[in-house]
Amino acid sequence: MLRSYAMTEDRQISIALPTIRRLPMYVAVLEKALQDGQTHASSSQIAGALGLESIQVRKDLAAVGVVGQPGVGFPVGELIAAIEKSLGWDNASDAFVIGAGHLGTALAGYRGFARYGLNIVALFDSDPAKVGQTVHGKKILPMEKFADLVARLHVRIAILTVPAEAATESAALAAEAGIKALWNFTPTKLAPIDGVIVERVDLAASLAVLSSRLASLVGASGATRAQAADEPESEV
Amino acid sequence: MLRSYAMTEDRQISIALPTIRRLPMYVAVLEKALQDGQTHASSSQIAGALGLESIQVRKDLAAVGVVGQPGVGFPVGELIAAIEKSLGWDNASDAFVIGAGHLGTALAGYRGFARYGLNIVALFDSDPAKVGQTVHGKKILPMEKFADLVARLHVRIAILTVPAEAATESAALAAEAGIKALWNFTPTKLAPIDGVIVERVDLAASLAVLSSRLASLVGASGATRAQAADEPESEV
DNA sequence: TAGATTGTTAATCGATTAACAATC
DNA sequence: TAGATTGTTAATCGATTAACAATC
Repeated sequence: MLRSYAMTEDRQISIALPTIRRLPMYVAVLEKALQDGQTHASSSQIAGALGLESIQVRKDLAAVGVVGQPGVGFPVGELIAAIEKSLGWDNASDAFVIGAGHLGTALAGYRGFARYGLNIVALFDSDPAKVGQTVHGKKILPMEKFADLVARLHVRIAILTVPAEAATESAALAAEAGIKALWNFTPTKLAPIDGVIVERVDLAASLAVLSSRLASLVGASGATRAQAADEPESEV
Repeated sequence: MLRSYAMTEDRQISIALPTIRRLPMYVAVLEKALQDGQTHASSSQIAGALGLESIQVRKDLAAVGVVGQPGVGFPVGELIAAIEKSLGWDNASDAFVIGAGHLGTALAGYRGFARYGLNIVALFDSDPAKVGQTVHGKKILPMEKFADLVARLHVRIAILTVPAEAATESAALAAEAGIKALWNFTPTKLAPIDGVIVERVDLAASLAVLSSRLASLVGASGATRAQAADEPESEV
């Protein structure tokens, strides 16, 4: 199933995944427009700011359910609200970080998530040396307390930043505790877990795109890294 | 242009972007097979391990240029080598991190990148308080030295982990210095830069998928966060 | 030989893009 | 009214999936 379903008043509408992935960009552009005092923005204006085609913007915004005004454009404020509702960003969700390593603490300290309706409440780690510390005003708690706190605070989202080897076990533990959505930052591709949404940030896939394009660049120009290495080495 | 070109012996072949993004998963599965002593792996075996269809695996592997043996499968070692070559992971590339904040230092400390042919050499930051420090055995250097070191060490890849406001300026500086590929971890969507490949890790897009699916889940079940909030608050 | 699995060719599916009448 | 822009309907494009003959 490649579609996401969202409730809009009475009827349930589905939004294509590529559209959902573009929605945050629209929010960013529309907020800038709002700051500039614009009440309306046209599809071509939005498209221009993002390097897209206006027809794609119109199709995407139609999926969100907002109607524009021919000759005028789309109402900026209404559009932002509609997108945020589609994404579930209209009311904030609490989240726990599992794995208080470098990445986990980096994410816990990122203030930008508030904009996306994500509120990181605490971090969990199985390392006693880390437990008790506070990072960015958030406590690192022992894994033993995870399940209890998920239940007591009704936390639905867990951000997985444990080492690759621990990913499967941590995911099972999170599911057991009642976590509904896992944001997986580990390089481990988790097997599907019943009743749990898993979204993976796949750095290897992203790097694969970057490095393959870079490799093809080198291949096309004829230059190779080996040639560049002819020159004397310098220390940093 | 949505295709990446790679040189394979004489002819230039193009690999579809969705295929490229799946290649790292194949490498992971194939390495496990290699450790188990398998010389060959069938498309259905690989597909099963990743939750894909065997026909998709066969199509992807065909794109990489390796031929399988009917009734037997694909040669594991040869396949790994061919994928790594397609991705440019066969010879390591040096990279600089721009922005020695939490995310930058987290990435600099991630040992898994070595597997992807990525070697982070040093970090750069404009904050004098950070300059001179060493994180994970890598020095934090002043931005002023960036251009010179890119040239002297022939570094082609920069990993951008500066605050959103600094992204555009840092990207321009990197391009000016001769960087060929930017791995952009900031929430800023950069305008195209001539001669520079930009690959973005778009956390907002990823979170949008997660949260919209979570929101639709809530909508479908009828449960809302407001109802859950009826119960007494507990402190962490 | 029989069974398993590949690789090719065709069908399907879904997303993007184009064209243009409707409308502010 | 004239100009701008929407939203709909159709065309295109590319990726996934299906079917099956070829082959080890």
